[in-house]
Amino acid sequence: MTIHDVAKLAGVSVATVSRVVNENKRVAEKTRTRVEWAISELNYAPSVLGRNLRTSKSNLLLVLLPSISNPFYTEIINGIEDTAIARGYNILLCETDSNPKREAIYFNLLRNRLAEGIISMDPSVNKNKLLELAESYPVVQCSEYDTESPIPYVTIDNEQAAYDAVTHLIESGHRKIALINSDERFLYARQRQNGYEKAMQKHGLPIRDEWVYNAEHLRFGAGQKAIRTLLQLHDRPSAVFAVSDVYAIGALKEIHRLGKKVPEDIAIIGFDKITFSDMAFPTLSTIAQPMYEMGCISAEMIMDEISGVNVNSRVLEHKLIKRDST
Amino acid sequence: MTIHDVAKLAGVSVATVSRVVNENKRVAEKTRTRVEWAISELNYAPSVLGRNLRTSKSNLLLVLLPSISNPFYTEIINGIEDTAIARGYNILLCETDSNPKREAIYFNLLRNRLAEGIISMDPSVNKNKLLELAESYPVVQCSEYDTESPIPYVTIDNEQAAYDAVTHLIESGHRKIALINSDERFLYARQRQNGYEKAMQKHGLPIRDEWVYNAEHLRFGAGQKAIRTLLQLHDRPSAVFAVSDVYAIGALKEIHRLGKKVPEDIAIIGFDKITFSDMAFPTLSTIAQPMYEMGCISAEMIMDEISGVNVNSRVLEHKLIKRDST
DNA sequence: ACGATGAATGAAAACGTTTACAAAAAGAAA
DNA sequence: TTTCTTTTTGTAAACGTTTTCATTCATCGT
Repeated sequence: MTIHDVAKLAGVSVATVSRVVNENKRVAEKTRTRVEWAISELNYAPSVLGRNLRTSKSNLLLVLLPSISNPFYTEIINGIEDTAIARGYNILLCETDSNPKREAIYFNLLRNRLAEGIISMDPSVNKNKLLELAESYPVVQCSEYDTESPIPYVTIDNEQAAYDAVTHLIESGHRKIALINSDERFLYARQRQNGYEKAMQKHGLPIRDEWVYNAEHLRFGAGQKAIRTLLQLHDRPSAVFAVSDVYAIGALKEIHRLGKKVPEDIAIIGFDKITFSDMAFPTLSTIAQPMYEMGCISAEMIMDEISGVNVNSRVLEHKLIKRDST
Repeated sequence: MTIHDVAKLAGVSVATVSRVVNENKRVAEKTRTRVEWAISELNYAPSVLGRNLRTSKSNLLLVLLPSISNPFYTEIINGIEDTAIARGYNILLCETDSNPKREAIYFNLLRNRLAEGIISMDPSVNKNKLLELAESYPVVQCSEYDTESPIPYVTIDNEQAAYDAVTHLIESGHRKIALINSDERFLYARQRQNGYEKAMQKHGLPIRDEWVYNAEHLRFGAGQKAIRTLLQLHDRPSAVFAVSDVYAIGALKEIHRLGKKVPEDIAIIGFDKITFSDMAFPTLSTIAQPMYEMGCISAEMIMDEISGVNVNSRVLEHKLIKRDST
């Protein structure tokens, strides 16, 4: 089952077999067919290990993400995968759970040359470690990025997108608008909060601390808890901007459970346009991110980087989707 | 950055460095510290490639799944990943899109010894190819399996589960019950249809061909389309059993859009208990599969197989979850 | 002081490829 | 035929590890 067995059976040298396998021109038709016969006879497939060791090419890409459960990431992954496969690469999906120990394992996979590059979507990744890694290996950031590092990224204009979302609420007549945000160590969280604040200020509306809620994890339950807190306030908001559809959908459900109506009693707008946002009741207004495209572009970028081509960061377009929840 | 560099810097042989790295007892304290110093000095990490070539161990598991977008799979993956990591393995997530060409690529990854085993969740996988692969390499099937092959699997009793779901509808007073099924080349689809038919027969209820709808893909839209078709029937069903929460949620949405009420006008029960099912309106009754556990067990099984331990197939418990849609 | 014992270390082979270089074979031109 | 090209093939080194076996070096009992 090694190249030697094939060579012996075909009565040629290993070099010739290797040439046949790698479709080198320099091999006579007659020998080629005999080798090909031997290969299929023995059901031989070259060892990636041996090959990689020699060529240091694994055709593997690392994709780092905090959690596979968030539909936002799955769409991006689809884009990455399609693009990578088209260029002969496969992806190694790595869920970090925002756990630095796991991150370290995956980083080593790159340093060990098991993979040729990393696409990082993990916001909580150790900035310095990533930067250090990027000095020696191809790294691309997707969605989440480090403002002052030179690592290329692909993202949207989070601040503007949040501004647009909140402006939409204001234009629908709302003046008391709450924010359900995620952890502020995420860059997107800070950027979207900025957008929220700018929109409010621009229209002369007050920002009240109690209207800004920070959720602890990215699950529906966090959205439910958030809205319960907000609805208990003495001075209740009439609309909510949630930085993730997941929060928004949780909120939607909870409001309904409490016997209130969306958008009459309280309006909600989310962020991401995950597929489920259209299945919620009522359908969720949201900011669409071009997730599939983000995946495609980051895959292109990392593969370009690997092959030595220079790449530039990209900021893609978002889009306001007006549906029934506002 | 190779073991040789470390050896030179530490003034020892490569063998000694290897021993230190692999935590072999047989190395004097003094040398050990010097080697460790050299390692951190050079920021050395052993090459997986070189190591694997020598030991033919990659500590990588292949996970084959048709689509990453289905939340059903993501939960299983969580289980696999946690278990694998705990035993020092990493997983290579492979989305096949039910494309035989992609499957072939991933199978080769195994034959190439890049991965040590496969957990296949892909129902449409080429049975013969998989069987052939299983003769030489560790393979485990999760959720979907081949009835007559000897490849071990972990699953639930789909027929019984479907039987339970339909019986629940019958006991709620329904007599005209439709089935939204997926493609019949999936084993689970056939098994659940059997369960549906058995339950109907058991209670002396008629099974009408037009009440059995086969969806073409596993997205919300397919559920919406299905229910539209069913509602247009002359003799309309009063309840629907969908073999996937995804269909059920699509149906729920569409019924609501058409101005009808669940469960008054039509009751719905799904399958899987994906996290969304609790966010739908109304909340979806469903059959809970122990997805996380299925993932854990299949990971244990494949790692056992790899280390030569004999494994047995497992059939896990399901559970009927009664919520507002029935 | 002297083997005998056991612990620590090193030299070198092996894993399965690719590829530079050398060698051989085949054709072409004389 | 002979010589020169060109094409095809083979040999062997290299990639970065692990591990067997041999060797060196302490330690200890006598």
